[in-house]
Amino acid sequence: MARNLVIVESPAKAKTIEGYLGKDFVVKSSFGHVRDLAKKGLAIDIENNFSPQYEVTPDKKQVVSELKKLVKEAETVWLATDEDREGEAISWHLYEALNLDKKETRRITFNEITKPAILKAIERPRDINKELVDAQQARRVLDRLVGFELSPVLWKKVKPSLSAGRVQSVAVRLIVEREKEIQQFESGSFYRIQGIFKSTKGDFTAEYDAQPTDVNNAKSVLEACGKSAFNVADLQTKPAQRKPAAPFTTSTLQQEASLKLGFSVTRTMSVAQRLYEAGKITYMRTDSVNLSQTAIGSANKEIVRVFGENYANPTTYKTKSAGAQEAHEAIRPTDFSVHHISSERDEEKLYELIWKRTMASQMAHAKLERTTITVAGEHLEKHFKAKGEVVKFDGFLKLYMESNVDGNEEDEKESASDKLLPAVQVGELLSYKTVKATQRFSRPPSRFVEASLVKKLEELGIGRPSTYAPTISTIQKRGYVEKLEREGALREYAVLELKNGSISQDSATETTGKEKNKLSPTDIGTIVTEFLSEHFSGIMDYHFTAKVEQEFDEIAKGLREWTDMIHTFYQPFHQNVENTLEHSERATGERELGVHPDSGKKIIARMGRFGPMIQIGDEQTDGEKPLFASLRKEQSISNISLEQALDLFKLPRMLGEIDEQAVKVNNGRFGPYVQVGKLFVSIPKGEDLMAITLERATELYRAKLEEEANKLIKSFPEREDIQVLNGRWGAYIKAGKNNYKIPKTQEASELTLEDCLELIEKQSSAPQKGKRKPAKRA
DNA sequence: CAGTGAGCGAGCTTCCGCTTGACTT
Repeated sequence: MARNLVIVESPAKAKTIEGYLGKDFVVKSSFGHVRDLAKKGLAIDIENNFSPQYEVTPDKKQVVSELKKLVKEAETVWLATDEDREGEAISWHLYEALNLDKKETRRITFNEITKPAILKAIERPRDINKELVDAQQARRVLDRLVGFELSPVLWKKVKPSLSAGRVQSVAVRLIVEREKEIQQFESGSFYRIQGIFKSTKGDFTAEYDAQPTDVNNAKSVLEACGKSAFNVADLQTKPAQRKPAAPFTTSTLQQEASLKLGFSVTRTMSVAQRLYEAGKITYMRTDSVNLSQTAIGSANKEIVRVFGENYANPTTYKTKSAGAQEAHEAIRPTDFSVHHISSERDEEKLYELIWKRTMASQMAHAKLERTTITVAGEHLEKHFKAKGEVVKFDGFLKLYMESNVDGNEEDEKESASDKLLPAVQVGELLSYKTVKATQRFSRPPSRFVEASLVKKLEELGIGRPSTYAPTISTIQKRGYVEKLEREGALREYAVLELKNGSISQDSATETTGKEKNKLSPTDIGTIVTEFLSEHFSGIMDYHFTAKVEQEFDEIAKGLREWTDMIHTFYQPFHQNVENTLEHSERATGERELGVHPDSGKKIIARMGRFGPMIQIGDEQTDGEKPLFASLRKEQSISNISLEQALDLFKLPRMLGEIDEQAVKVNNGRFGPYVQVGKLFVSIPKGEDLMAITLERATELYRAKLEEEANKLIKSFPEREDIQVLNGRWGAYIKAGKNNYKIPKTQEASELTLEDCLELIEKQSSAPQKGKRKPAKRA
């Protein structure tokens, strides 16, 4: 029988630690928090000094009862939860829930899972730090008060089932404000002038030191170039260094996995979880860039072994982000000699990323040589400059290059300057091959992707490693934010070229604004943000979390009572909730678009009971029933034009008949479509549905019919509802509205009606087993 | 692949942060 019971938070950790301790120790896990504020109601007794009502979380009942049993058998209980505010609270809740005896309980902490660290911790036990626990209670109670008082305000003033909170509401605000900046952005254009120059040692490209905004000015520069002789006015070569990035934290791992592997933050976390459980990496929810001495040692041994002595540079990193609690190490491989693992593709790729990043962090700086050639032309006001970069010693670059999550791909392309320049001499005469002036455009700020939103939240100290991914899911689930794909638009730009003494002018086109997986606010997200910002500016302040964190720190230091802090916050906050409930208008996001050209009635866009809509007229003012129309896919209250709004009332457009079937043009849930009888044909992107003629509709209809005919492999005259069709992933059976798979062993074209019925029978009776996919959104 | 846009009222929704499996769709 074990005399010592050690309780940690994570089961994988428990297994590792049990290996380090003798047979006198049994190590179990609490699976995180075991108690929380009661799920129903506020569970905070406001009248009674904010006394919290805790209960064992339903899914932890079993964990608690098992731990209770083990406690009875043990002489000493070691509470070894994480060394941070939440970890301290978990220990205290365990102490309470398990009815522990103070004399037989020890609190220990360690922030790396190594044998020496744990043995050392066992030698230095302490008591539960009640002040730190109180800081957590303040955090928990504040979040409940904010969430459970604000959300009901939204139910009354905006829409049922909405939610608000210290973290999520600010996350949505970031996206809403960014969208506003983009809408208000006015793009300007300028000319980038680049010359290709000939030297005795070879050609190189150099850029003119000014970017004229006017095409005539750009032209005069080219004209001056045409009349000029050129020479190398200056040549500078400077040594430079590049440093590796720090080891991964949760947030930087999410960013790099998003950029380099295209993973969503949820996918990154679940892959990392599997690597952690398999013992391949350390804990994946951390805000620390710190590596244990053992890890630094073995990383450097591996670097020396593989790359040689001069590539090693043991480095300790300091955490920069605000509010970091550093209960764990950085995310790193557990064994540096394992360069690759054999597993699922995702796991292999993420492991390799983690291995490279950690190794690189312990490698030598890269040594570079930056060269600038300055080219002077006799009739020019400014110089041309060519910048080149040569890697003299690659160092960590051998393994890893960090990406930039905020960056706009186009920017990166344009700023690339790792080219090699020819070895020219100062004073050397040059001639131009061509000089080009290309029209460029200033760009609006880019929309957030999941990973860049996480980065921003972390910078503001909002949210924790364990909540970044869930927060992003929540704001999408609530319908505040959606991931959109934008097609982009064609844009024309001017190109002037000087060649052989003459200047030509041409125009070219490029696609701009093409986007994928970018987060955009929905109408409801915008309305809720505006409502909350108007009435609860304190909580919507980007620095609100940082401010209350300071107060939590004071509580943790014993300088302040937690109930006192909550009281000070709650008084005005609650008053504000009451006032808002009583005095504020319903928020509908109403926006006046103008007046109807014929009737002179007011036209507004607003949120209705069933979603965003357009209303013409108002019963109150003009005594007649108003007209209504719902907004369609990809339209929103904030940016719909009067013209588009009026078009909605012209829908559906009846175009006439094809083969005696009515032809309708409309904009539906999946976008604009033509409907002929029962058949829907979507209108290709870029075509204006208001401009579709009967002829065009007929064309689209015929094409669709042909496509449908090509899909058909087989049909049965006796059962018209059953067809064998060719789909994107191969043949399948369509029966009524349902589709059924055809096993690979069967040839689709040879199926009889009986075969089909049998397959249908089999697949509809037996529940689908085998592949268990992670649950998708309902 | 729409149009709906009234009102009554029961009973429900909701927060953040710590951890993993379990539903049989």
